[in-house]
Amino acid sequence: MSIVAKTNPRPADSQDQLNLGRLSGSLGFLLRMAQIEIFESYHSSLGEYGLKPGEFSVIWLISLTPQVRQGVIASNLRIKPAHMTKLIRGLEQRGYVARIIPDNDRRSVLLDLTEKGLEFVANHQEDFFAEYFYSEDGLSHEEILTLVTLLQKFTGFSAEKPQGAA
Amino acid sequence: MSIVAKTNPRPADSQDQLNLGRLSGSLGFLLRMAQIEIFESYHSSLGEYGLKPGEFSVIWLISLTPQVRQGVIASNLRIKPAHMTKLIRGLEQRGYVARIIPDNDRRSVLLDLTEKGLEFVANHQEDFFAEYFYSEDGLSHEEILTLVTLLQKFTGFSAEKPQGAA
DNA sequence: AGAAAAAGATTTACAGGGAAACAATCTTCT
DNA sequence: AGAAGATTGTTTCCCTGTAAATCTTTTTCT
Repeated sequence: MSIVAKTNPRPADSQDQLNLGRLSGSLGFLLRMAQIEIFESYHSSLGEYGLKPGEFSVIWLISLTPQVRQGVIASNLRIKPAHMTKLIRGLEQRGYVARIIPDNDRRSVLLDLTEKGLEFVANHQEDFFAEYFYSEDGLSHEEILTLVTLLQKFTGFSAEKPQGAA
Repeated sequence: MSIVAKTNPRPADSQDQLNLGRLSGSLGFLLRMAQIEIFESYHSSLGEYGLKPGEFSVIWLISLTPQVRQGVIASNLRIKPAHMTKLIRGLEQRGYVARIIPDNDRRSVLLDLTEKGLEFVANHQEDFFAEYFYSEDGLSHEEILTLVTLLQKFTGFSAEKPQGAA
């Protein structure tokens, strides 16, 4: 608090930045802040495409594994089944994915990309992944790689092709 | 689940783990997965206290800076004003915080902890921060420190006491 | 085969959080 | 002093995501 006007008890520059104490070293808190940051930068540059990060992740996985079961995608992306139903329905209504009920097991739903879905992935994957990689927040490319590696280890997502169950 | 019946076309151990391709190197995706991870471990051990992470962060800040204005906390924690109103009301109704309308500026709302709030912070801060710090997910303590440091840099929250505006 | 249990997805009912409009108060300018 | 504009919170409405219950289909057990 440098200069304080006599009528204004709170100059808006002095108290605006609080001391967070130990909170600023809290992993959970920092993860949340980082996600907000990414989310904002995502929206400012990719919102126009009309697909949210979770939705893009889903069609991305379908492009890698066509005819994949909806529940398998849900568990891999940690999307709850109820939410998955709505998300897929939205993608279907907008014409990105097709739902297939196999004779094999008529409880399940297999997913495929439509032409529009395939096109979208082909045209925009670079944008989506580029958006995820870069930030203007002062991290060097090397630091970002370290960050990604640590997060992979923390979350159990290795970059390697996953092995079957033990 | 090691034995697979011959009639089952999808052993649930084979296709359950998908190849995520480039997605597993995406910062935004990994941040989301990490947050889900933390969130779950938080709930399993601290849910009983009845305060969610955001709520604890708020009363933590009030304990560090009594009589702080509600909007200042909101901007520091990146909580949207609308949500802040609800959050504070909840804390007030449960008896953790007291709202004060200063004669000074009757638009604003200053926040203080009640006795119950002070007690809660005193009794449970170790649990909350411990929960945030440690993980059973295979990261060494040193790796967690690196992760925290990188996230601080990424989000702009340094551990240092913040300086006033430039 | 037929009953019981399990698996997969959906529906419903609700909490969390956000954008935009609104209300109240304060500041500034004439 | 009084009007115009800025600031601070709140309210309203909506959208995302979750939990719990339900429905359908498949598997298992006798």
